[in-house]
Order: sequence, then C-alpha cells, then structure tokens
Amino acid sequence: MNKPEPGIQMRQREETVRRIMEAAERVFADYGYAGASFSRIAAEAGLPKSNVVYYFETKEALYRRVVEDIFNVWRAAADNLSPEADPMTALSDYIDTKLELSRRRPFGSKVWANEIIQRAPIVHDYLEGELRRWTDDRIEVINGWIAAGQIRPISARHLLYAIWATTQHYADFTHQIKTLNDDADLSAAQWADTKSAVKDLLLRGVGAS
Amino acid sequence: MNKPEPGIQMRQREETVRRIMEAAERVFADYGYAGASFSRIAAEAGLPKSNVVYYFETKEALYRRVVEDIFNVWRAAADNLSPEADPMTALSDYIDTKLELSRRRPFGSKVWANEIIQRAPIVHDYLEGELRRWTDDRIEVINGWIAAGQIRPISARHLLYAIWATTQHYADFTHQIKTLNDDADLSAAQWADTKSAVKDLLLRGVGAS
DNA sequence: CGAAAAGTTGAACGATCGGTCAAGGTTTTT
DNA sequence: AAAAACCTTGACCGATCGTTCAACTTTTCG
Repeated sequence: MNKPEPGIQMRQREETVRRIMEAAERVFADYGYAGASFSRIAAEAGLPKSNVVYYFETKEALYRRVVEDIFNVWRAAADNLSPEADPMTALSDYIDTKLELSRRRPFGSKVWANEIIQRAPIVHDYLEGELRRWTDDRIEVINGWIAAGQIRPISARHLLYAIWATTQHYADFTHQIKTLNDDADLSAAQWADTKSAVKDLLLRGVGAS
Repeated sequence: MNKPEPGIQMRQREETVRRIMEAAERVFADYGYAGASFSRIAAEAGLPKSNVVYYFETKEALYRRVVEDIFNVWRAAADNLSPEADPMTALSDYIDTKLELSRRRPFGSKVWANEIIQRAPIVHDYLEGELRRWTDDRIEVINGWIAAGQIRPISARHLLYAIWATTQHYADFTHQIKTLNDDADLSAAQWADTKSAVKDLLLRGVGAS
C-alpha cells in the first residue's frame, strides 16, 4: 500500500492538465461553450491542439471538468454558512467569502453563469440534487434564526438569491463595472469598499443595527 | 411630406423582421453569440436560412439589432428613477419595473448578460458613454438624498449594482430558480412574493422603516 | 399593362469546427 | 537492454458554419 513516488512523467502530466484547465476556464468564459474551440484553448495553453485532445478526449469532457472544478470551490465556500454560528457573523462571512471568490476566480464564475443561462445542459443533475438539498437546508437554518427572533422575518430563499446575485455580479459583470470605474480594475481598497457596502446593505436588510 | 400608407409588402416586412428578431433573441440567449447559427434562428422563425440573411445581411448585424432593441427597453425603464421623486417610492418603482422586465423579457436579459460576460464587444461604446453618464447622474441623485437625510448613508454605486444584480438574476438564472422551485415556473403569486421580498430587503438596507 | 424593384429560396463556397490517426520520441517497467 | 506504456504532433476527415449567388416569384409604380 505504499504510494509510488511521482516520476517525471506524472508530475509533468499534472502540471500540463492544470495549465490546460486554466486556459480552458478563460476561453470558455470569454467565448461561451460553443465559441470556445480546441485550437484557441490550445493556443492559450501554449500546446498543439492534438495534445489538448489527448488529455481531455472531447470538448464536453474538458468543459465538464472545468465546471466541476469551479463548482467544488464554490461548494467548499458554502460550508461557511453553518447553522450553529451567530446569524450576522455567518452571513457576513458568507458574503465575504463569495466576494473573495468573485475576485479571485472571475472566469470560473462566468463559466458557471454561462452554463446556467444556457439551461445547465451539463450540471442540471447537480442542480436538482445537491444544490436543491443544500438550499433547502440553509433556508431552514435561516427560518430558525427568524423563529428565534435573531433576524427580521424576511424571505430566506430570496435572501440567498440576493446574496448570490450581488456577489457573483462583481465577477460576471466585471467588464461593466470596470468600464464604469473609468476602465480601471478595482483596486484593493475598492474591493474592500465593495465588501463593506454589500454587507452593509444586505445585513441591514436582515435586521443588523 | 405625406407618409405613404404602408402597402402589403411593407407590413409583411415589419412582421417578418419582428418574427426573426424574436427568434434570434431566444437563440442568442440559449446558445450564446457563437453558438447561435442562422439555420437555428431561421428554423425557430419558420423561414429558410437565406431569407433571414436577406433581411439582416450578417450575423453580427442581426445580433447588434437584438442587443440594441433590449437596451432601448432597459433605457426606457431606467427613466423611472427620477431625481424629483421620494426616494423610497422612486427606488421601489425602479425595482418593480426591473423585475417586471426580468419576467417579461428574460431572453433579452440573458443576451445582455452574455454580451457583458464576453467583454461587450458590441456595446462597449455605449457602456463608456451613455451608461456611464446615466450611472453618474443617478449616483448624484442618491447622494443628494443622503445629504438631505432622506436615506441612510450607503454607497450609491453599490446600491445600484445590487439592484441590477438582484433584479436581473431572476431573468439570467431562471433555470436555476426554476429547478430550485421543483422545476416549476414561478407563478404569478411567486412573482409578487419576489417583488416584495426584493424590495423589502434592499429598501430596508437603505433605511426604510 | 409592363418594367423595375423587392422578396424568396436552394445550391454551393471556403473556412473552421471537433475529432481521428499514424508515426516517432520519451519514460517506465521488466 | 529490451519491451511496454505513455506522450507529442502534423496531417487529415466529415460536418457545420457564415456568406454568396443565381434563378424565380410577387409586389410596386409609372
């Protein structure tokens, strides 16, 4: 049962796969599923097209890997919204985490948005299963907070939707936000402003003082 | 200077153009710019491909017409946010109007979202000109309300972004929302709930009692 | 009415797409 | 060192793309 020490080939394989997936995430985000081509992804990754095909067989398989990857990151972030915590702290942390993801993985967010806009041909099963359960669970948690008088009696479902919408907006609509910011990327200070403004607005909405 | 009474041909032309643009809006929303093909749009409109080309010359020209059309609708809706009105009434009406647009023109919203996600190759000039001016004007209006003590001192810019994000979310992420609603479209009652929930959350955020 | 203009449509074009394949090189295993 | 497995890559395939074109019908207008 000894794990074999990775040889040159295996280490290079992982590195190559990672490079292709990063390129693919960018290209899928910038051109959509149909508009993204193997040749463009390969060029972005600095590899021949055939080599990309060798590692990912089909375009759909590569796309699926990219979508699953970003989804796993998001799922991990979602665990922050735990039932035990204080409502304001938990929601505040959740918004922070989601905004930080929008900042660090904007292409992943765009790929996800594209997938949903186009009726989720790939991740539909996940939406019906895992996401539905996760959402129902969190709605119960929030309703528990409401019943205990810890927050205002708002609609838990629409609160979640509002958090998703506002946080992901800063990734998906990066270009619009940048344009309205005199064509400059948001600075670190502006990102901090964003976080506090979003939290201020939404948390006040649930009853923060 | 007498306007000529429209003959059979001209009336049918307008009708055909409208039918093509409706089909195109759906297809561009469902498949993205690159994934939308003349043949699919033509099939959706019930016309031969060549006929669609006859009316719109190139795919980019057709796409541009679709984007400009939805943009004009949105611009008209934006006028609701006028400086003179009472803050809460004005913001409430604005949110109502935007949500009603998400309900009635979801495909247009998706086309717009796609365009922005993909760096606005078509509407970039508009973003830099008209939208930037409109946004700056509204930020001034909101800051005026704040200075007059009519609403809480929130960030006007991020308030606007939050309104855009939450309202458009119900159009762009229709599929996700529908899936989380047991695969059922939102009923009229659920749309009413949505409107009041979004307004409750955001308006409380700006200081409604 | 008859010529000009506008609308309709199937066939065909070069370009690009996703994917296949074979030939040759490199690494790992025996 | 020989065999096996793995990796790299350019050439190539059928399908589909946006676009062009020519033949034809219908509508408009003097």
